[in-house]
Amino acid sequence: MSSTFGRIHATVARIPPGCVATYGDIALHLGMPHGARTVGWAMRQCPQGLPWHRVINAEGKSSLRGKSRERQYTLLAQEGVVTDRRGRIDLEQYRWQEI
DNA sequence: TGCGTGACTTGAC
DNA sequence: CGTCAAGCCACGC
Repeated sequence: MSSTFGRIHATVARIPPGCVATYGDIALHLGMPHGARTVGWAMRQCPQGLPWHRVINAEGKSSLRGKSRERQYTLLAQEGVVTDRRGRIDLEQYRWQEI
C-alpha cells in the first residue's frame, strides 16, 4: 500500500469516531497541498470498513448528493457529530487534530 | 504518452 | 452571501 491511493485510505481509516477531516486536510497530511480532488477521487472507491462518512469538504458539509448525503449525516450523528442550524459541521470543534 | 474526469479549494465579482 | 473560474493530482483509456 505505498500508492497514493492506499495512503489516502490508510489515513481515512485512522480518523477516530466522533471526529471529521476535510479532503484538504488529508491531502495536506500526505504532502499534497492541492491534492484534495485526488482524495475525493480515491474516496469514490469507498472500500468497505472505511469510515468514509468522516470525510467532509472545507465548508463543513457533505459533498455527496441524494441519499448518500443523508446517510453520511446519519452516521455522523450516531457518533455525536451534529450540524449547526446552518446545516454545517463545526470544523473547529470536530476536526481531527491528531492528523 | 496524452487527455478527460472527479465525494475539492480558494480567490474574484 | 451566492456564483464563476482556474489550479491541481492521480487514475483509466
